Amino acid sequence: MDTRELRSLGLKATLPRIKILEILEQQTEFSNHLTAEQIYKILIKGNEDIGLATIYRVLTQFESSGIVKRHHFEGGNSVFELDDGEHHDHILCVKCGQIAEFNDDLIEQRQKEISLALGYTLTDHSLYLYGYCAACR
Amino acid sequence: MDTRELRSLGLKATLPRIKILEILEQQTEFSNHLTAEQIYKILIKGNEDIGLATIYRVLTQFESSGIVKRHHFEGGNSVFELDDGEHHDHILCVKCGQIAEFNDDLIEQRQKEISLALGYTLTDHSLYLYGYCAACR
DNA sequence: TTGATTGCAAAGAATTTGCACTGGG
DNA sequence: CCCAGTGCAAATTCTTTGCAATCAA
Repeated sequence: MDTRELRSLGLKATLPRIKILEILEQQTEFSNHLTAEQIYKILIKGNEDIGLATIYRVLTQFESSGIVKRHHFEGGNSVFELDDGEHHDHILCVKCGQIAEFNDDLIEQRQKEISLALGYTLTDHSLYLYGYCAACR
Repeated sequence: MDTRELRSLGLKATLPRIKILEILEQQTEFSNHLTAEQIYKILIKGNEDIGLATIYRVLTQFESSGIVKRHHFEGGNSVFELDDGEHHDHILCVKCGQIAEFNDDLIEQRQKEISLALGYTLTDHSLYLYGYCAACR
C-alpha cells in the first residue's frame, strides 16, 4: 500500500502523492519514464485536480527520498522513473522515443577502473545510448 | 587562421565568430568546456561588445558545422567545447567542477554489442562519470 | 551593394517559489 | 485543531526569436 510507503518516508499520504506514485507504478508497455507534463496530463484525464507545480514538488521530494530517479535525456526535459535501487542504464530510440534499460557489469567495472586511474572517487554516472530501435530502423 | 576555417564552413568571418573560436581554442589549465554565459563574461572582460544571444547563435551554428560539441551535464546548463572529431567521454568533479576526458575502447565496444543485442542501431551516446577529483577528495 | 549577421528586447519553455487556503493526522 | 501540503500565479533560469541596424564580401 502506497500510504504506508509514504508514511515510512515521513511524508503525509496526500492525494497528489498517492496518485503520482500510482502512475509511476503503472508501467505501460511503452515506457515507465515520464515527464512532469505527461504525469500532469494523465491526472487531468483522470479528473484529478492537481497542479503541475505540485507534481514537480512531489517528484523532487520523491527523488530526495530515493524512491524516484530523474534523468536528463538529450535535448528534452527531465523524465522520472521509480527507483527500485537496482542501477541500470538506458538506450533510447531517437525516432519514436522508446526506452530500453540494461545493465552491464563489464562497463560498470571499467568505469571504476578509469575513475581510479584518473584519480577520481566515483559517486555516480550516467550512460545514455541513442539510436534507432528495431521498429524504426 | 580562424578566418579561413570559418569561410570553409560557409560562414562569414565576423568578429563575434572569430572571438568565440579563439576563446574555445584557448584551453585553460582548468577546462576547455564553457557555458554560453562564461564565454559572454570573457568577452565582456575583453571589452568586446557581443550579445549573449549572438553567442548562442554562433555556438549553435558551430555545432551544426561540426566544429563544436554541446554537452548537458547534470543539473546545469549546456557547455560547449571544440570538436576535433575524436570522440571522448567525460568525468566531472562534483565539488570543484574540474573536467577530465577519457576514451575507452572496451566501453565503446561493449556499447555496440549491447545496442545490437537490444535491436538498436547506435547513432550516438553520452557517458558522464561524476565523483570527487584528487584535490577535492 | 546586399544578403548574412548582430544587438537588443521580447518571447518561450521548463521548473521553482510565494502565499493564502485546505486537508490529513 | 494545526501545520504540512497544495493550487495558482508570478518569478526564475536558460535559450531562442523577431526585427531593424550593421558589416563582410
